[in-house]
Amino acid sequence: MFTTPRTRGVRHGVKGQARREEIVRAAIEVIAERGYRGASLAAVAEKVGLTQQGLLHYFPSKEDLLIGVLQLRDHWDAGDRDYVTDPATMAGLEGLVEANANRPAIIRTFSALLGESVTEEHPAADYFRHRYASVREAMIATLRQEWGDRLPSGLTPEDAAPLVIAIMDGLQFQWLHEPETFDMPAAFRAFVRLLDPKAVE
Amino acid sequence: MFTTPRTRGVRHGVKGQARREEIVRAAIEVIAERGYRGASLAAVAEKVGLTQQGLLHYFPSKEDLLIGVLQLRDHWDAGDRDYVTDPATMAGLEGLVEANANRPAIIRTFSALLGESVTEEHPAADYFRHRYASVREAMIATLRQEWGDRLPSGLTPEDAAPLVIAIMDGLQFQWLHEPETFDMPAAFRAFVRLLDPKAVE
DNA sequence: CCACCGTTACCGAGCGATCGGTAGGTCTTG
DNA sequence: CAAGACCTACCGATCGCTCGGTAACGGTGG
Repeated sequence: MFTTPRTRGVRHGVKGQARREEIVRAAIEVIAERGYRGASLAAVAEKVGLTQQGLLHYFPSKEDLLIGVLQLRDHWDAGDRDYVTDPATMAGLEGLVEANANRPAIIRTFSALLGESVTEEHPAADYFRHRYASVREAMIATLRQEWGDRLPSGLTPEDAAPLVIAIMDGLQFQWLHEPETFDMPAAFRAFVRLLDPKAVE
Repeated sequence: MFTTPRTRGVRHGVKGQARREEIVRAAIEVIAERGYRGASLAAVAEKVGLTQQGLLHYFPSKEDLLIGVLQLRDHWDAGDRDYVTDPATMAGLEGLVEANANRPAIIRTFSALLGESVTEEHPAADYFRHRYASVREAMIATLRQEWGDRLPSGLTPEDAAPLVIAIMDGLQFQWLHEPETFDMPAAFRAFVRLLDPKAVE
């Protein structure tokens, strides 16, 4: 799954690959708790029963570990979305938001990373810039497929796509701050109703 | 302006107050560059021509400095919004977003803080939770004043308020990642058009 | 089958830098 | 002359990372 399965000159076999993914999952958890800057390699290592130096064997630097985290997310995005109905439709998007509401750790991780990434020279800044570009593209296609060149409100898919993304990002922050009382899926459905008032039944 | 103008037992006079605000402004800049965790007291101190220990004279701990930053924002929110038309209307909100598009440093600071604040035990977590609560209240009042108990789309002000806030937060992240090409005010206006399609002229 | 050997998978020790914070001083100012 | 406004000196902790190992694993030739 990792495009370049080599670190520090050492190539990792299948077993090493599994270990790497285990480490990345631990890193995701630690970043959810402390953010990227606050996440120490030692804390990640401890979660998988390694010393910090042992971890460095798999990811030669902290930034490389972050890249691993980002790549794993890309991998998820690209492949297995069995847990959610096809997101390339509006109903699919609602399902995605609903699924997200059950994965607070991952959402927390990437919300924290998104926040950090606006600071200068953050190693994830490029990732999010490119991600926004590609996600907007995909969203435009989804909207066009759903409604054609004009949404019921009169907006073009190009106009609406950034709004859908902004809503999803923004709702996550409100939800993360009040996970028990804030109904993120319901709020998102309300937004979809905004996009197409006639769809109310 | 600061509710408790005493630190470490020392009370600060008017001159000290001015120095404190100067320090807070410097802190806002540094946080915009490195985030809260990445912001070092030494970096903030240097910006105002102090040593790190000299800064500690005004703010006895890093967290106290953060509180100062948060209080200054509250102070701004409460008072002088001469730079923007009354935000308690939809047109006012559009003006606010436009104004924000001209203050990248502050927006960057608070977007970074918002992101960090979703991590565990972050000192700004409570601030954002309470802020969301009060901002939502204010937004509900604004929406109700503008449209009454039902928006043109059929949504209640209670349903729509979190969406407006999410849009504002979410658009900021997209804008911060592409300040030159992403037209945040235009995107927000598109959203307002979503809220009231008839208002298109 | 087994001896050999390179690769993989780690760990102990430690380094230099930086961090937030303390203790205690000196100069200045009202 | 007290209090405010600093600074020097320092501390313990933590950070990412390097160096230099050792031990297990796995393919390969005899």
